[in-house]
Amino acid sequence: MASATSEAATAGARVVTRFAPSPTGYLHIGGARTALFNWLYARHHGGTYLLRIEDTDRARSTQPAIAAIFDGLEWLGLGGDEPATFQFERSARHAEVAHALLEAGHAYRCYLTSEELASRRAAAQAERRPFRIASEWRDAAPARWPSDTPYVVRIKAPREGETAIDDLVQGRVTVNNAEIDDFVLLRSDGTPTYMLAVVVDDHDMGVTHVIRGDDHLNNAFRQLVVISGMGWEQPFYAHVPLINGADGAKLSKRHGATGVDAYRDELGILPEALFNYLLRLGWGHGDDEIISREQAIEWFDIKDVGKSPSRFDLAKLQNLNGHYIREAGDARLAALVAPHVTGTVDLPLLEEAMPVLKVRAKDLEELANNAAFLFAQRPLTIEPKAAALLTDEARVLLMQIQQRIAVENSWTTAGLEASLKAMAEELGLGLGKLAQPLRAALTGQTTSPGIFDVLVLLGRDESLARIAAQAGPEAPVQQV
RNA sequence: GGCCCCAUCGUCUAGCGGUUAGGACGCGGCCCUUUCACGGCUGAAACACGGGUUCGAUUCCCGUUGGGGUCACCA
Repeated sequence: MASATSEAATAGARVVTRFAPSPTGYLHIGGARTALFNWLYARHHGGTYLLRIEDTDRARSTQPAIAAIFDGLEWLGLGGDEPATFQFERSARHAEVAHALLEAGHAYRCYLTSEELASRRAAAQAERRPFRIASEWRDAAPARWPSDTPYVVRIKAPREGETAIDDLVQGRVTVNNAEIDDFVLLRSDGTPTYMLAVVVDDHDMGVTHVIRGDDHLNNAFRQLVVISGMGWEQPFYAHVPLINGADGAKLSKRHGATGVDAYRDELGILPEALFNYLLRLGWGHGDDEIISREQAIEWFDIKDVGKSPSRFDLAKLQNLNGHYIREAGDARLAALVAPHVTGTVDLPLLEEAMPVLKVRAKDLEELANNAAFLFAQRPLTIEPKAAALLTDEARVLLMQIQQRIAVENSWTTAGLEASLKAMAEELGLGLGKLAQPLRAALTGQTTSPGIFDVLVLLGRDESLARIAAQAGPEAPVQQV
């Protein structure tokens, strides 16, 4: 019997977890978290974390989806400890188990057609009565089984009593056996269904802890019928609540990105940020928010996973992302940001600018936009708000600045700052009066890194050229 | 609809019978400051409701309401 605590569950025993996605699309955000929890649990207990691709549905499984899933897992650092198992390749073994069940009398051939079943279901629906498969073939003697008619193999589920699961997350969950139907093990074409394959594979792979989405909780009771029919040991179950959209409804395309690849490619999210965010969604450790991989491994326990579904909050992910961007190395960030920048990118320059750029962005896209001024070609396009700053008065000031810094012999932030501050003082103006028009002329925008940093990054020649283009009362304004 | 699960600020959460109900995101204010950020300080913001149990319920039990999941020859 399963124990309610993971401590007891793993006392002295080896831990094997697995992440088993069906390759019908990209790696879903919920799937990523399931993978994360499996990975963490295995790591925490020094166990093994396996991957299995549930591709028994030949029509819906695709190669691109398989690639996308591996890609997403790899990106998050959640690749399996061993090469992945492909479920479809194991169909012979699944069928073998189904036949063993058949021989033991725990399963039966059912000759009911799907059409027949559909009409019975419809009838039950019409009478507003719960439908339960009651196949007349359940108790038919094998001798009566036709040999020339297609059939499916169904499990013979118990009809009396009840079954309880001591779920590591949900606690003890009890269900009436009458609720469990005689589900299909082998389709009429002889191929195994998911419900059979998952049990056989988990057993054969030695999986000790099944950590998966809450949507499988009901399936656990079905799967237990197969397990007991085979006399196998049952694994520990941990059904993790699902992640919903911001409105509480099931996460879907309507809520924006649902595949992790989109968070990487379109939203400019760093893997460590998504890792941290997903970890904290449905799980907590006191007041800790920023948690490293190593710390997560040490702290993670399945018993601390909450029981209620949580909502996905992009703002919080972006906040975390901003934190990790600030922590990331400049060379790495420059390489990641470069593809997002329009125009010809000077990678060394981008890296050089990174320290002052990365404190101002919450995603790679924003970072790229903020870096764009570095690579802009003259004449610069001036944003309306920046153009408004370039008044006649400001243009005169720009001319004075140009003359002053043209002879500046220390082209450093310190030298430039001393020089411009002195100038502002001489003119009896605040530094802002000089800095804002200068910023507009240099970047075409009203916001940017510190103005002295901009000057240094751009270099003397480029800076002077950009200033000259806007200096003087008669200089033409390059409107957008 | 049947069955299963869930319920603390808008969101993620801490709490595990006695707390000024804590933190984080977001939002407002202040500070820092050449802009924007970062950072610091600070404010508003929650125990869904109704019954019990108890000297005492956010915490335990029951119900209501609300939300989620699931009812395939999909996984």
